[in-house]
Amino acid sequence: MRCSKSCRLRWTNYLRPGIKRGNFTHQEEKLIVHLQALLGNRWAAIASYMPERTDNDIKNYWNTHLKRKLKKMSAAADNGPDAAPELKSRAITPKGQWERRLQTDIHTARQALRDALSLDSSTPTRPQPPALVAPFKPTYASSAENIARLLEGWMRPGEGGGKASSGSRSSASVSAEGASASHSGTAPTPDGSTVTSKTEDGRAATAAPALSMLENWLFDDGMGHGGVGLMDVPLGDPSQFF
DNA sequence: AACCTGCTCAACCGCCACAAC
DNA sequence: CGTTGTGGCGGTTGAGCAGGT
Repeated sequence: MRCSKSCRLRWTNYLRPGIKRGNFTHQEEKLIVHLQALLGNRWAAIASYMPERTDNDIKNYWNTHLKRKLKKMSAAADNGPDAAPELKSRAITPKGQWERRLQTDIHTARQALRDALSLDSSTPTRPQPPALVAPFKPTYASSAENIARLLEGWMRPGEGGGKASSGSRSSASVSAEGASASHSGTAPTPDGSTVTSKTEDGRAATAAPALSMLENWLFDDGMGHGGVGLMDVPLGDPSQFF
């Protein structure tokens, strides 16, 4: 009564030895949020950084817990009595706007990463008009490696750290959606320094740091493992990755 | 005890890419 | 080069459960 597909699913998501089920740690939560921001809903790619977790598990956890948690946090940021001025300003903004802003922040982070990864390319560096730039499609191997570097020090020892998912086609490309959109890469850092990155016309763009509740949540003890946190890496300076 | 509601998570579905023919 | 089979993925569903009324 079972097809091969169904059996495979059962094996990979349930029977396979070495998988951990339930009880996501705070650390794992944050890693998922980070990776989701970087990779989008590419659960298989995200799961490749968490060998003990299945993509289905991570997807479920995102859909049932984290989505709601982030939503709650955004609501708290809107209404919190002792919210920071930045948050207070958000409180008077319609929720939809805040969500759009969050999306913009995520897009910005992705763009910065994309910029960083693009240095992998051996293609000529001659600048091209944005409209003529081919969609960015790095191989997963290269992107996984680079993302693993971003995650160095963030993950606990022994948690993998760049296990490339071999032969995973869907994982093979970090999405280039929105790659042609106008973009300026800025990202806040935990220490409050301003991150600068290039806009599409090559000019440097800067932005004052503004930590949201969500960002604070991501930054707090997640970086407390003595290593360099993901967000400690100035995304706007991709040259240091390589 | 019966009913309702919300949550969790394994399983299903449709789509896509690739290999074999 | 087109067709078919298969594997892998992300999105979605629904059965089962717990807690509340």
